Amino acid sequence: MQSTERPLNTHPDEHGEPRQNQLLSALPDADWQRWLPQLEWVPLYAGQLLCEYGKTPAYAFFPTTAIVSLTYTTEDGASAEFAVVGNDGVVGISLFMGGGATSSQAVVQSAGMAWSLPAHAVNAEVERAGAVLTMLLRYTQAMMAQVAQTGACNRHHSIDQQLCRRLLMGLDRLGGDELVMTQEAAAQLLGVRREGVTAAALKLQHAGVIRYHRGHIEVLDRNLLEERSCECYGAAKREHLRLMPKSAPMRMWS
Amino acid sequence: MQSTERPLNTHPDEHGEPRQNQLLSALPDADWQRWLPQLEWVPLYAGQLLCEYGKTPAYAFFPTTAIVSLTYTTEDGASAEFAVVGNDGVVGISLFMGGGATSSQAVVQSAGMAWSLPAHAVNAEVERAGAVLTMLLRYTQAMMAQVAQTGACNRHHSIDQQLCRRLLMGLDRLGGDELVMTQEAAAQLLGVRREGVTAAALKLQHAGVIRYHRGHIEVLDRNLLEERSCECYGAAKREHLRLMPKSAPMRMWS
DNA sequence: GCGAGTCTGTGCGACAACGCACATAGGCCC
DNA sequence: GGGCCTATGTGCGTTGTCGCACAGACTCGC
Repeated sequence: MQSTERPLNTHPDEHGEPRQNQLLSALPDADWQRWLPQLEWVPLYAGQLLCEYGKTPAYAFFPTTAIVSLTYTTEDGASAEFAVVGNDGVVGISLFMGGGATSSQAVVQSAGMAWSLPAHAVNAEVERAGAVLTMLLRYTQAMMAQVAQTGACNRHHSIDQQLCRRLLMGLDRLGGDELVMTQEAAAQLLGVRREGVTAAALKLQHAGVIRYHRGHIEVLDRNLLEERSCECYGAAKREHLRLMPKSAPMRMWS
Repeated sequence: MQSTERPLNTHPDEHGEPRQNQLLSALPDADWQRWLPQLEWVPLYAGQLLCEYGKTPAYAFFPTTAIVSLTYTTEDGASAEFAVVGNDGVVGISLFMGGGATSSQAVVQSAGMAWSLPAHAVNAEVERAGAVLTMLLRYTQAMMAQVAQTGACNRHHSIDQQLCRRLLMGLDRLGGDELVMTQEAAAQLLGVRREGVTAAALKLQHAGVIRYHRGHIEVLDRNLLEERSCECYGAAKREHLRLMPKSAPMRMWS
């Protein structure tokens, strides 16, 4: 697990994690100073439930190296992931939307680190109505686009295509060329059978695109992966970039 | 068409439409007074495009008797509806989320009337950060829940179930027991073949649940329809009620 | 190094939905 | 009333995914 390699440091200013969260790094200085005392640097473990169905989460999480899946589970236990949150976003938008609880779950999909912020601090930003709220709203719109698109993807694209899409989404949020995800886990996220993922993964492997081995996926040729993916990957990425431009001011790390 | 039966009156205070938009009716008086001069009472025609892919809409629409579909279209022309907006909501949430354009379309699915509000008026509410913003945020959360759920529904539920769900969602937003929707249109919304809808509709007809006739659907037994629908209908409705309680103050109509 | 648990690969019948072609039938207009 | 368009019903072969059963293969702990 990646997370256990790092010291558990809860003082945000005592270390210099290089790959930070994009939302946090885009914060204006004044807002950052206000948040600093309340931010905590926490490890997220694979499988950890950050937000349970029907409950109001106590914290928002800004992942840096962790990846979190937002999933919906039907009454008969079937599930589907409708959004992925990594260092590009935040888990807990329901906090500033006012409804508190959500009808979905947030599960840590890939272990790593994140910044946590107490719910009341998030709430306060709505009344402040400043740059932070603007940023959160924009992020929400990007997420809405992603969710809508994932829905259409579920309808129209094959398991093969969707697996490629999901692998790429994971890659983007991790950096590097290796993902930690069993076929069983991928099946849960896509809402399909494990055997279906096995078949799709084998095709990719035979084509020299990936190498799968007991929960570890090594991406050998990212370009091929993009070719075999459905349009949804590119479209979601473009929309995210449009709404959350990287030109935001980079934060200085003490 | 329902819309053509009504006079085209653009002065909101000169008529007394009984079935109003729930969001507008929940507006505090002060906000209502501020909006009043900018609101327009407009007819929406079936098929009308309220929000085109990639463009920033000029108005937000608060439907009263109209129903609007938010749909996503894939590169190869396949489409899927991911949310339905009637007198329970507003079309154009991207306006206050800051991104302007959306990656989806808003199409009038069932003709009727709506209030329109210029984009800049919506924008102004974000900076005001008052009750209106709170309301819009809550509505956004309800919509997010609906979109996520529709995605999972696409994955796991049969055409039969989804048709029932969609009919019920239409009924709720129209009142009465008749829907105007061809099987072709329903197929587009669900993202399936027209023949698939025909088959599903026939089952319902033989069971005495509905009567289908050239674009007109009469619901004979709503309870049966709910029984045959997937859980998604009820879940979305519950979530909407939780987030947008009806206990809001009713507006007085001059 | 042996057993238990986990992860991946495989085979096969079932079924839902698809793509296509075409038949019927209601409504509208000249 | 005849022609045209739109909406609905039907048949049939194909494909993608499912459900289940089970076999190998790797890993970890004792």
